Amino acid sequence: MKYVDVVIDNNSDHTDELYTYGCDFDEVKVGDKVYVPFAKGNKRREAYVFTVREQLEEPVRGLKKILEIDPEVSLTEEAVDTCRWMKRRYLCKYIDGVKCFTPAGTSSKRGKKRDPLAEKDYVPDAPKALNPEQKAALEQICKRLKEGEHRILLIQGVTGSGKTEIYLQAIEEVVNSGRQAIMMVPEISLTPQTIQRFLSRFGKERTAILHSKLSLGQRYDEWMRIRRGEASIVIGARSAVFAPLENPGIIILDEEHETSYKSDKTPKYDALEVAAKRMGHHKGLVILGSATPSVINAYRSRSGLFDLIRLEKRYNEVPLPSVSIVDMREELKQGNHTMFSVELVNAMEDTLAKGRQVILFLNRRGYSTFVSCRNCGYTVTCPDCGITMTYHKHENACVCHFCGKKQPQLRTCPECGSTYIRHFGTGTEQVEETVRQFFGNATVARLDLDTVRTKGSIDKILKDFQKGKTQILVGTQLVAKGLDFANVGLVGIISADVTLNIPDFRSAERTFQLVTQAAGRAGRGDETGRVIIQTYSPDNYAVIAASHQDYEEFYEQELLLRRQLSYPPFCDLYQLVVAGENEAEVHRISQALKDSLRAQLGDQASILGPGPAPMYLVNGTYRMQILMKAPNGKRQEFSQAVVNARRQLFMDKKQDCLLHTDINPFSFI
DNA sequence: AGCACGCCGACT
DNA sequence: GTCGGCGTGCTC
Repeated sequence: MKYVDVVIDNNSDHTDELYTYGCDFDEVKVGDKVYVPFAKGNKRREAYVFTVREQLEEPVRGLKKILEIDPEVSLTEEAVDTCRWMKRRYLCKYIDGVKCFTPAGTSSKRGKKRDPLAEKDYVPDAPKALNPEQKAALEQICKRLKEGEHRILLIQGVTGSGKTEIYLQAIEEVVNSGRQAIMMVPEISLTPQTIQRFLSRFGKERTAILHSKLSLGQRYDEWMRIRRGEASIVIGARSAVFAPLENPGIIILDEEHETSYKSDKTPKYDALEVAAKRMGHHKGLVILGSATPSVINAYRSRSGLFDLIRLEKRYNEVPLPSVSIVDMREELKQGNHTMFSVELVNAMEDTLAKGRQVILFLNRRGYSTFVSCRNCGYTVTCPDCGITMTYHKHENACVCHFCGKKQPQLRTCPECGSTYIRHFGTGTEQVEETVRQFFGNATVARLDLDTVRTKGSIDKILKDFQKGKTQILVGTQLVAKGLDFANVGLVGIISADVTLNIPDFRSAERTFQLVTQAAGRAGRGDETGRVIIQTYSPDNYAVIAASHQDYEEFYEQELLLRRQLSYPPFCDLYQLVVAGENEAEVHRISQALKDSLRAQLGDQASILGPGPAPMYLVNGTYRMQILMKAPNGKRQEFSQAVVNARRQLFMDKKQDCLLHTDINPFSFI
């Protein structure tokens, strides 16, 4: 008889360990899905084999035996290894990792076909000729492939530099060598057009699609096609990183800077980290692509940890648009109290008169507002963390969402004494309304999450705009990421301050990325376009760099700040949230958590809080937050401290408080 | 998290 | 007598 250690499919912290069973099936192997009798009633439960042994080192009391091995579903050894790693890295349970690697659905009862590509038509196409830059990039990738070692490469290529063609040819290379490939795109880009492009090149037979919008049945069938080795190219969003391939040789993350690569629900994994872990095991490559890389990965590529490949040529060689920054403080002084500067209104009239189109961009992300002085541009920031504070109406106070500090709402500006200090909250809806007032004769459409949800698809709004039916398009980042619009003469950024004032250390990075992307929508046809950036912070480095469309200028300054304040990439940021229905208990436990961390990690650890979490009271649950910075190299020590504290405070007795842990969250709200 | 065991109150 | 309330403790 053999002995196996299994993970039980039971969603509890108390059963998150390996259980030893006897096994009469000689063919059992690591990764097998099995059925076991569990607990008092010996209820039949699903489990996954993590180790197989011939002997027991010491007797196990009450040893039971495996009932059956599932003939259909199994994990690869590498997947099991990655699950172990995920438990350590994301402080989740074994089973949380296993769930990522296994399909939720079941096999079809009547052998029905559930093919998500069934109705997809495509015209086969051949690899395109590469320009010298692209060719050099592909050669670099092929060179690394031949070396047969794990490596991460960042392709920093301006919009329109032909990154996708490089991906396609790199995948072809990998597949020809008998290995498999994963192509990841952000959720928002996973459109029929994107999928078609890959189908045209590789065909339906060897391509699989894997993302959360598929039905359970479709996902199961695609998963099986991949597991059986029928599909060797997997396209999908974040969750595709777990594709059950036997020997993947390349994982590509397009638009690497997009936030959708970080999971916001348990396990809170980062698709890049998982990809690197998997490729480390298989000695394969991870390719990152972006025009505006995240500062973290730009830093890694410049410090030699990653390869850096630059693509600077646009294939259509359209001249960059002319960009101007409008100081909205001056507008106010001139008596203009509207959201439109004189320059923007004039430019809009000009553009419309020439028969060209206008995009107005406003990223009204988040629901909380910020407080700033309309006279001098002063913004209320936390005296402890330097992060923008958020206005809380019911308390009439400013609260720091980072450390929890609170201060009463100001009546006058502490900088200039003006009483024009207000909280702001303009959204795209208000912009659309105002545009209709100002430009009654023009056709206006709005593209944001609300209009996409209620009025049908993005496609219709974008198509109407593409066909010229709409003259002015108002929108959030959805318009920044849209397709090429040949006839756009003007892009107006209503307020660059919206993203700049988000309480997050990445706000400057986001602002730079969004403004750069939005500006890139202008002048994509044969005529030069124009971009107007409105802001109360015209001196901000991210705004200025974006107006120059100069990544390096932004990156240099941002990295300096990150180093000074020791933010990522110089540390890992832990967000710990204690949640429960008993307010006093939540406060007590969160303080005890901090004390425990302090005791374990000593004075050199930077631990902020506990303070009220951004959503302090949500349907009866109180939430207190602690933020902790783990300097590079200290990740393991800090994670262990959290695990110890959790065991001590959250697992002992009947505990009605929960601890949520997110390492390097993409949002603190 | 389940699930069974167990030790007290209101029913046939 | 006995059905069932949910507190307590364990799961190879």
